[in-house]
Amino acid sequence: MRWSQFFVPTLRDAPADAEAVSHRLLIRGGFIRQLHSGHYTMLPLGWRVHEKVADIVREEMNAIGGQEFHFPAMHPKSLWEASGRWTVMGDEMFRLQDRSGTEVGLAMTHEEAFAQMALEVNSWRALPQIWYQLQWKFRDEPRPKAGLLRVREFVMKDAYSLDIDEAGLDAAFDKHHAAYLAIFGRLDLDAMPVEASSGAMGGSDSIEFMVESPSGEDDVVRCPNCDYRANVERGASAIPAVTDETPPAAPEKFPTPGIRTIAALEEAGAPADRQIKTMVMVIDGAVTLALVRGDHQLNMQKLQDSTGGIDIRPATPAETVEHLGANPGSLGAVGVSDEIRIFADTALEGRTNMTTGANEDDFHWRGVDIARDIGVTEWVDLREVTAGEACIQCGSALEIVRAIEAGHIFKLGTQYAEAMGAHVLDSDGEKRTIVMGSYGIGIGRNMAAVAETHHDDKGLIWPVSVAPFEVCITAMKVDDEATMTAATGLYEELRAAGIDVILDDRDARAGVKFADSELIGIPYRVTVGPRGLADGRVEHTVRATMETSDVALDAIAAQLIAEVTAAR
RNA sequence: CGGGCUGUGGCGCAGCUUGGUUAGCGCGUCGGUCUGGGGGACCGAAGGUCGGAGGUUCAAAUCCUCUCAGCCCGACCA
Repeated sequence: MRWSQFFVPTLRDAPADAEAVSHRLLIRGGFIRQLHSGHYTMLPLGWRVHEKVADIVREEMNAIGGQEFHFPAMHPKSLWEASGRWTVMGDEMFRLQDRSGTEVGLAMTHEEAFAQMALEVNSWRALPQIWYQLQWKFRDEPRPKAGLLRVREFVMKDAYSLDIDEAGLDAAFDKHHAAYLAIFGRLDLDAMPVEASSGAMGGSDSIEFMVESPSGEDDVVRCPNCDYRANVERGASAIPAVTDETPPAAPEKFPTPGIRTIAALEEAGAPADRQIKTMVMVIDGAVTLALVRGDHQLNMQKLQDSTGGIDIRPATPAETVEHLGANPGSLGAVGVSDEIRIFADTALEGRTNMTTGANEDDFHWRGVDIARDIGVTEWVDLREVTAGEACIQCGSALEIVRAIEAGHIFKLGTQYAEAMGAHVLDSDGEKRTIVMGSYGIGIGRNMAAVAETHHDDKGLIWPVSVAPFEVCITAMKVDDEATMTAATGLYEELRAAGIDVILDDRDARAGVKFADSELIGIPYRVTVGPRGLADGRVEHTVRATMETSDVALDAIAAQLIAEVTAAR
């Protein structure tokens, strides 16, 4: 490719509304442009990177025996009704009607479609299978952000494993785990596998692959001394036990005028770790209480996972007053109606002589023995881990880091196969439901994750594996015959050797050409100009280090071919 | 959906508080001359319904109302 004919609209300044590094650099470098919030155009440069990422994913999927499909993106309502997710997905799913009024949805993921295809697998002899596709996914995200990191339409590689039993699923899961590490290795992404929640997809043994980045949207609990890693929506920590004093025979109500917060109550003499924080939530329409220790934070995802709820939100002030009789600040779970379910965090288990709201404005209870005074429906893990708490494996102080979810694998079990009726006969002639796993990687998001972690103040620094071009030949003087003869000759030689090379033949000043090649992050640059050619030399620059060295013109091609090939 | 903010040539911004003739500046773009190894200089040029609609006024980028879009922070996900 000759730069003079290649469409690369680079910008000197990034748009003011782009904040994430990858967003700014991908826009500035002419890789992407926004068409609409959450919808990006891939320009030629961006699409080259995107497709290189996609090809790496393909190669690693094929390496574990994956077979590539291509499913439709538009699905009939009935398919999603069969699994119950037509309702579950709520506003997240784009829906429309065709001209005859038939309701259809744009697929957010393809469990149903693949499970339906599995109807045609009839014998145990056909199993196991690993099926995958690279397909556009549509999600009506409430809030697209950070360029390619969170968008409403994106290419995802989604894979599904089909097995006869759990042992088969475990093996498929492990294969994917290994394949994902191979993929991230080739993308030069330091992706850590972490325990996670499987969310709306359903399933178990959920593992997310997380890339540490300030532009990430997840918080990961990480132990600096052992291998414990978990998403905060799943992570646990060890906390010191609290010794309680013997409580009175019955809780005592006492006036607390004007006291509305844990902190205020603490000043009034009740340490936060001796308080019960009562959160009023509405889960699938039912008012529910979530209890955590006063100094602890409720994690909503944990509450959702442990209650099995789908739609979950804090109660409105009106709902709170209606069901508990008091306003936030004086709420508690002592003596509430049996109708209201109470989920209590395990850190509260066995605690006594606690202080909590009395469901009467300006009054609290003290001397509360949870086992005696509160009708806990279920003890569950609701507490969000905070930095510095002890690792449950080794006791070291945990850290919490921001991270991008680059991939996610989890075991679906028989849920979708059951819903679609995907069965096989085993070797004994018994009907068995196919056991499935689901494995996703967002291509554009990974491209952004690489950008997010591979840049300097000059611009991007693509790994050779996904660089839009592997080599940039910068011709210093386009009207100098010797320069152009040498540059073009090298260009043709590299092309013939299968190197992705771009020849910067623009009639522009040196500074412009250098700056552009650094901005778009081509790993190797060869500077060809009259100055060096005078004694048969060109300059070789490595983008990552900016190390520059003189190389003989007749040796440069071989050197580059060797370097690029080794780095691919 | 709740909270905060922003819409003025391709990009970055000023002008708006206190309405007033041809709406400015930098970068970029086009033509030209000189240049030519780190975003060069000079001359000339193109390019704007001031997000949209309505209103107030002799007069609106500027004031008022509504609306649309985008960004950031929270609840969701590859």
